[in-house]
Amino acid sequence: MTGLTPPPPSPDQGTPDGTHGRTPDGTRGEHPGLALIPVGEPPQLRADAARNRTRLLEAASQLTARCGAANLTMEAVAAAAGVGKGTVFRRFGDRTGLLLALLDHREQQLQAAFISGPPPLGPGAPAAQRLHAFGPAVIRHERDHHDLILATRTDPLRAYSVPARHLRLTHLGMLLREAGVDGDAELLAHTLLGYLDTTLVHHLAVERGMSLDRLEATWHDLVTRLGAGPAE
Amino acid sequence: MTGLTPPPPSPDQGTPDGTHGRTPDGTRGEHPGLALIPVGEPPQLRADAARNRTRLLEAASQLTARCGAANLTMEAVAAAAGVGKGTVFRRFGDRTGLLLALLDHREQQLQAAFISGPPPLGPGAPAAQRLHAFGPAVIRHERDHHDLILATRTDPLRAYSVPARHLRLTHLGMLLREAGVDGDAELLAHTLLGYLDTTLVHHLAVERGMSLDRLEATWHDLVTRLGAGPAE
DNA sequence: AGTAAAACCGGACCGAGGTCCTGTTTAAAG
DNA sequence: CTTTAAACAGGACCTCGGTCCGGTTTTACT
Repeated sequence: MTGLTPPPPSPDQGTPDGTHGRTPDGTRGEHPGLALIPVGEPPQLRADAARNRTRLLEAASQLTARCGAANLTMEAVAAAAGVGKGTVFRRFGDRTGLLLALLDHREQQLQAAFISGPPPLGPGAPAAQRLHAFGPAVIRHERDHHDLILATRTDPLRAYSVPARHLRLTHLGMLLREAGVDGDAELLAHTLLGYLDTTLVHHLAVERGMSLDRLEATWHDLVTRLGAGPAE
Repeated sequence: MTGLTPPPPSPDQGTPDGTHGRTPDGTRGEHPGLALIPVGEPPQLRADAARNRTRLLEAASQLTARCGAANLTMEAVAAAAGVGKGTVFRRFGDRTGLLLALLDHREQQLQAAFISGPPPLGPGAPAAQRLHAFGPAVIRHERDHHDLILATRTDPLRAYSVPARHLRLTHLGMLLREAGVDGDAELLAHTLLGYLDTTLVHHLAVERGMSLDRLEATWHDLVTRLGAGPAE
């Protein structure tokens, strides 16, 4: 006996597959055995656990709305949800995990927009046009949720394993290839994503007062120079 | 009386002007009233304060070398330097400030290399060639000090006000303009700098095992597409 | 040099993130 | 329906970053 405890089964930091195949109450709604995307682990939550999960997210959402994400304390969330502190950590792993779960919920709209929404952001438009539309959409989204996203970035490396980023990355890579851009599509996608990073956008737009028009103009410039023609 | 204390006079987080006009013992060595660059405040340290500053940096350097920057505790630094905890915070503001001061010391080599070193990185070579040389130099530098840099990124926004970044940014902007690249030089410089960001490089090179060759190849590709011809 | 004010040193103290252990609830097997 | 084991809830506890205040040293002025 070592005294070491195995890590918590599967604290969720957003949806592991980035597809949100989950009903609003936190349980899976997909057909058994029909996972189109490799499902990491079944987050088959027990009834009360699922109930507390939503309570916690609800409480966290209200507290962040009132005091800002930066001032959110785990104890306050636990108290507001009427559960113990350990419960919060068991469910979400750590503070960042809780914040990521909150973010994940709000990312659904954006993801739906560029995966299955109307053109030019969604499918139906040529890849070049979708690329051009992607930047402004993400910039505005990041700007709306900057406090939550920034609070998430305490662990700088975690940002890269977040499913939402993976989704954006593969999406951008696909569009680049589809638009006939030659070169290392994956690294070019990383570059474009870097330009859209919340910390950069916040620094330029909020702290330095740069206009969104200017930021978006350079996005179009970048996409054009990378080989996807200008949006006509 | 409010009970509020004014913030500490001027905790240093690296050199405020990014030029390192400082003698090894921590005092300014420049001529009085001859500041070429707007000097924020005179960090005229008292004798014992300067002595303790170097002791602290020395202790911190040894501790990070032994246990890694992530495991560096302020109390351990204070104890190793033989001073009180409050002294550390008075001098460096917070943990990030201390780490930045450590980093700042190590950045001098890189800065000297691209500001006044030999071509193609330093002056003397055409701007396009200097641009191409800049990426690999920074990537290797970041890779060598990734643990220290990553430990610095606890406050995501702070990275943008660090003098070293400012220096790189203006340097890149200057080279872009000099190379005849049209477009928003400042934002393009931000884009290029984003590609060289430590977190990205670390994620790709260390976590995902990507080769430096591949990273550098795409750097050259980026610089070329931005308008500076390929390095001949 | 003597004196007064400002700056500094040092550690006690606080808050919050994260861990661990104990008693209890839940789901599955018989 | 009973039993049994796993998973969970809850709070006490620890560590560490950051603050605050009393005692002391350094500097500036006369």
